[in-house]
This record gives sequence, C-alpha cells and structure tokens, in this order.
Amino acid sequence: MKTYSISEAAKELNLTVYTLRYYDKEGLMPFVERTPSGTRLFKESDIGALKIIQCLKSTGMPIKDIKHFIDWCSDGDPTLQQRYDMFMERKASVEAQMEELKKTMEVIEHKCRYYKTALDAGTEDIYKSDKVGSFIAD
Amino acid sequence: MKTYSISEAAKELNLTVYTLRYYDKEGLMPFVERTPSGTRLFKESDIGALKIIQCLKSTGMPIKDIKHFIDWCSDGDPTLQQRYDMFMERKASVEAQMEELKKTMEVIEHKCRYYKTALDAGTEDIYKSDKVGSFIAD
DNA sequence: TTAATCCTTATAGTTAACTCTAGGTCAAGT
DNA sequence: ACTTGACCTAGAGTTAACTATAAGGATTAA
Repeated sequence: MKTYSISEAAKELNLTVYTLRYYDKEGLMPFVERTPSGTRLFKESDIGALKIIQCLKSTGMPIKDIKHFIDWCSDGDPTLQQRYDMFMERKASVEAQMEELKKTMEVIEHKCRYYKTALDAGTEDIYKSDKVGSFIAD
Repeated sequence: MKTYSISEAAKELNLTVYTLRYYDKEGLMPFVERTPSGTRLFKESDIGALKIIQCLKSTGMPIKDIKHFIDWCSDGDPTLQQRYDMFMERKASVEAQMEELKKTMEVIEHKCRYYKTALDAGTEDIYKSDKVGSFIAD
C-alpha cells in the first residue's frame, strides 16, 4: 500500500509541511501512523481524511470544531448522531453562504456596470445630480 | 439631512463601534465628517459607502486592499480604470468562490447521506469491507 | 451643577491560523 | 566515516481583524 511522506502529502493537499504539522499538533490527524523513528507515514485514506478536513475548513469551520468531529470519529458509533447533526448544520451554513455570496455578486455586478458606464463617459460626474461628495454608495 | 452617531451607524451596519473606529483608523472612511468637537457624523451616503465596504469584505478582500479602493475614489476620474478592473477581479473571485462552495456542498451532502444511512443501520460498520481504521474519507 | 451617557484618542490585548527557527535525529549515498 | 537532506519537536514570531481599556472631553436631563 502506497504511503506519503509529509512533504508528499503537503504537495498532494496544496498545504505546507508546517500546516500539516500544525494540524497534527491540534489533534486533527490522530490516525496518521509513524515509523519506529517517529516519521509520519500518510496512507491514501489519511489523504482522503485530510481532504474532508479541508472541506470542513472551507465551510468556515474553525479547527477546534473540526477536532471535535475527529474525536467523534475515534469514538465510533455512539457519536453517529452528533456527526450527522454536524454535517446537517454545515449544509445549512453553506446554503446561507451561497445566498450571501449571491447578494454580494449582485452588488459587484452593479459596480462593474457602473464603472463600465463611467469609463465610457470618461468621468464619474454623469452620476452627479447636485450633491457633492463620494460616489462610493452609488 | 439625517445623520447617525457612531453607535447608531454601528447598529445600522451590524458592526460594533470598535470596528467602525478601527476602519476609520485604517483609512476606510475619510469621507465621514466630524462635529467641531470631533464627534463623527455619519451621513446616509456614508452608511451606503460602508455597505459597499462590507460587500468587498465579504468577497474576502483584505482591509488594506479596500483602502486602496477608497483612495482611488478620493482621487477621482483618473482611477476609474483601476476601480473597474478591481470590481471585475472581485467578480471573478466571487464566481470562483461559488464554484468552490458548490463542490464543498456536494461533499457535505454526501456525508449527510452517509451518516443518515449509518444512523438508520445503527452502526458505521456497514461501510466496512475488510479494512480497519477510520471512515473519515468515506 | 452634577450625573449620566455619549463621544474622543492612544494603546494594549486577543484570537485564529499559520509560519518559521533552532537544535536534533535518522537513512542513504560517496 | 561522513555528508546531505528530509524528517522530528518545542517554542517563538507573524498577521489580520478585531476587541477592550484607560483617561478624558462634550452634551443633555433633573
């Protein structure tokens, strides 16, 4: 079975070795085994687990909370409900983030149009009525 | 014309007064005027500008970069191109984030199904073939 | 006029998530 | 045997974005 050194794992996951060791120190990778001399040996499934960790991170989950999940995984079946609840909550959070991002996108697109028009006109003054001051809010 | 005190502005924007003063210190609100005694007076348009700042923040833009944008706004028409480019770049970034979030969502939904099934079965062992170890990657 | 409740600045502290350094171990190649 | 390079730990340093404190000034209501 193929294994990865920490630098190979880092490359595979687009992380630095510092980050991986930091995650280990934070208890995110209790499953990674060591050689007799202490060198970490990443299995294929460890890489997969770290991808799940990255997925959770990308939902905005802090490392401390991810550690809870990892602990629950070690505890086995008695924590199935917690883990299910956690992923359902993550789902809701990601849905909310998508909504938020959609609204953000609308504002950004409005601004793109705004500046396109101003650029064509050569000036922002086309938006001026009588007020003086910044146009940031327009 | 209605104005807001810093605490009113904070309430309106769902920020703390600390955060607003911090933004001011970082040069994000050069447009906010003061009373003769130094108290900040937020105009309606200032609230609007801060909403744009919040929008940029929600795209993941760091405060230093937002400050550049604010500076460009003060510089007027000569920076129209930069500002247009910036918003186009933000647009691309938000699009990428949406894509990323979609992929994240797929993994999360897979996990929801996984744990629903395990929960119904009462154990995670249904996913075991012959390997021993964590199921995190499954 | 005095107390409360704002506001101000300057500066220090906090938190999360890295990021790096120092000093040491270990295995492979010359 | 020795050097090289990748690994290790412990712990210090960094960065962004707040968050809070201290000391004091201004405005309002009784």
